[in-house]
Amino acid sequence: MTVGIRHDDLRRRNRAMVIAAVRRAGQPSRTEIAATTGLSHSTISAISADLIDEGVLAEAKGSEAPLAKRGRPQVALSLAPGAASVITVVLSLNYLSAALIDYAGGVIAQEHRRLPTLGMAKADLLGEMLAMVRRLIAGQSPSRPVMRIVMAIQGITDAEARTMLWSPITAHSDIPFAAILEEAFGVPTRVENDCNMIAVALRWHKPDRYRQDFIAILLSHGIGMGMVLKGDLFTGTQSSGGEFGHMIHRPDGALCRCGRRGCVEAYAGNYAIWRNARQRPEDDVPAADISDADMADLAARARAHDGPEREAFRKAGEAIGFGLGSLFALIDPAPVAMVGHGARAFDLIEPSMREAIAKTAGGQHSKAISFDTEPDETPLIREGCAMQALTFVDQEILAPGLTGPLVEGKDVA
Amino acid sequence: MTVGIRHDDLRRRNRAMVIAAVRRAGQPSRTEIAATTGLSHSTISAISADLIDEGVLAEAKGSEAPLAKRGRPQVALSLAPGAASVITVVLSLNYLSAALIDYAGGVIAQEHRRLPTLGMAKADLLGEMLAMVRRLIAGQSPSRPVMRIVMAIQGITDAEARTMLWSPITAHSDIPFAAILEEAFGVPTRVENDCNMIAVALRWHKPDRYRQDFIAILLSHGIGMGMVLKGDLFTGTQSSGGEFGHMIHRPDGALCRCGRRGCVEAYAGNYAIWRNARQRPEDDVPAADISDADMADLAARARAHDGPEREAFRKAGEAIGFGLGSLFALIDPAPVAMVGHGARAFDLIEPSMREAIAKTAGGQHSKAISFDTEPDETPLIREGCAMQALTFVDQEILAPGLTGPLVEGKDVA
DNA sequence: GCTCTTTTTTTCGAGCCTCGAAAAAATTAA
DNA sequence: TTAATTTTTTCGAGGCTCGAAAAAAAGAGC
Repeated sequence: MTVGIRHDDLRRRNRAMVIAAVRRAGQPSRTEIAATTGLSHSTISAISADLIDEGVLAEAKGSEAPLAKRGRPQVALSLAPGAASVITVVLSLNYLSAALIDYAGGVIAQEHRRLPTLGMAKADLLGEMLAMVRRLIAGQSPSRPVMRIVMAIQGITDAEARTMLWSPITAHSDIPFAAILEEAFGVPTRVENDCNMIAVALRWHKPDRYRQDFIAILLSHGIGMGMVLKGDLFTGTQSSGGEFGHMIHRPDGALCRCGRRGCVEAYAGNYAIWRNARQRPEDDVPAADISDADMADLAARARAHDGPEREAFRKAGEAIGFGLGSLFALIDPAPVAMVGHGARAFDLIEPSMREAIAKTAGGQHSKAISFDTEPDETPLIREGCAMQALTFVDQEILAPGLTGPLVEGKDVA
Repeated sequence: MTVGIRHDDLRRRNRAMVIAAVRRAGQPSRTEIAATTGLSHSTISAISADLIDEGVLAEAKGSEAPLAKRGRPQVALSLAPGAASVITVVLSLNYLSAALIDYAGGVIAQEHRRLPTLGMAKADLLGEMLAMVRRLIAGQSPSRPVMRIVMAIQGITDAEARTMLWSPITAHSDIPFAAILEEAFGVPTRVENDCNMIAVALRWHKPDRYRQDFIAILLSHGIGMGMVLKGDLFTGTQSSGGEFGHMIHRPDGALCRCGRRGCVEAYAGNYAIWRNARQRPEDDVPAADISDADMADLAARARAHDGPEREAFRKAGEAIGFGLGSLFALIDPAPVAMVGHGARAFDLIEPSMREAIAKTAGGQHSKAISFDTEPDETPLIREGCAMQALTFVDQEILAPGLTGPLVEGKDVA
């Protein structure tokens, strides 16, 4: 059951609340923080004084417009970039990247490289990743310790975010990335699903549109989803969950990359669109990878004339539409972000998708369903990882510290 | 954003925690409460003394087995039945019932009656309901005020649990039941989906099996679902949500009672099984109601020989199986309770259901999927309403009270 | 039957935390 | 230069939880 609130938890939580308010608002004054948190001015004053002493927050002097108003001017508070740093690692099909991020969310350094992930030995893949992270940590001054690593991977992770259970980008499965990275660098680590990180990023990036409830669908070689419900990132009971692409569109239907039949992805993934456009049978083994250029080419031909290419995109839209209809039957309609290179062809899939949604129970509030496209997923995944990592630092490391957070951080590392 | 914790919230929350611990454990001693809540013995002692003074808790003397142990014997605490009372109202197809429940969860009085809900005028339906509730309240001593009403209805309610948006049991829609009952009796009221209340009841009833994550599927005229994820009742973003029965099984498939095509319910609801068993076309208009006896008859014939009846149940299992497969793709596998009269035919639907699940991505952890049947849904719905209502009383009414909860309750009423 | 041991519950003072009110600080308007 | 205004800090009051010690209420042993 939920545990009672101890007296010392109170300060810890309110400290975390103040840090969160600053992270969200950017450069709020103490008065603004008091307003958003509902705490009294005296409390905010005390807590922010502590946090400034500890080097977590800083008074952002002279940066903001003076905003000539009568009365004592507000002093903007901001996160001290040097309070900590985190590392993000993103592993996708044939692509590995990592970045070192300061406490305020700024990128200190980053690296990326193309790798043949599908064919690589496990040890080589891990070696490349560990070397990249090691280089980033080496370039870091010891006064700003790395306090968290968040890795995003295209694939399914366990609910505790410690292990990649399965991924389409490699033949290997059950790789305990979190344990491996913790072993190597002594830094608390999580492995997350890439689409979940996209959802986290969208909330920070466009809080007006993506706030309490929304869905991010990644249209790429496969179909992924990240979802925020009631303000919280949705995850499965035992894994990262949200495998929208593997909901069943047509029982016993087209062959999916996962080996089963009739999944949404088997109609809407790049390989499925490719297969249909080429008028190959539905149980043809999915192609391993199709370049963005080839997909753009397909889309161009679909736009040019009514033929098998256009029909392939129509079928993709239909599969996504019925899938969304089933999803909306469960969670009700919510704003949708179509993310990734496939979103560039959204004009081709939208009509049949909307038609399909209208045929479902979830389509009844169809006015609440709005679509937006984000063609480039890579920066979103990194941002999501960064915010996820920094939020952990905020809540778990900085807040409970009595002797100062940095000391504790060093102990861990 | 989340609001900061004020100093006075602390006591309120910890009081609520103690009450919740007593409600869950039944008759715990102060020491047990201290252990489960993590609060100190002194705090538990102070809080429980207050709550006993206020008449919320009572020392349950001599009731429990003395349990001959060395040392001062533990004093069992229990909820004082007279601290408050709540009313439950359950409205299903052709059936209305209501009950008066004491603070400890015991039934003080109840009433039920059969009504032709499908054909009734809205005013008559409301009149019957209000009269029934009025009689229950009239029989109640004023020292034990009714502090909450929770109504369960077969159908969709809004996310705030105030209005029935749509229901298969009546032609009328958008009935603001909560406002109507609050207007009539001055008691805070919620309208909930019946399957959601079943899920709430199962968690209290069989906490070993139904704890953090589980699914309750109601097999009846239609197909309903209640789901608990990560310990919380799952609801939609704008409505009660969880309309499993209206996920799409076969695009453009059989005609559903909701007017659309291909829903799970259009294959697995009583009317769908009936339609298939009679070998009627799939777009035949769904029958309004089919008696339990008729369905039992169909099941008997299906068990007796391989014919259209058996095929009808097979198709129902297939629809539920693929539906669960899609659901599991989103949330991962979880224990399932098959509830309602239709669960008596679970032997007929289970084989094709498991076969279908095995064909889906969600079926990969199929060992984690276990099924249980609860043939009688009516008492579960009432229990769920009662626990929902009492939990609200615990958290919102009793906890913040300074002058004692009953005074506040009277003010409200 | 009396004392000792054990376990539960209560009491009491210490230490924090938040709050409101008042004071101090920092700026514009007149 | 003074007054007005707004933000931030200071300070004492009141509450809450905690740990330690005391009190209470039984069984165990002789």
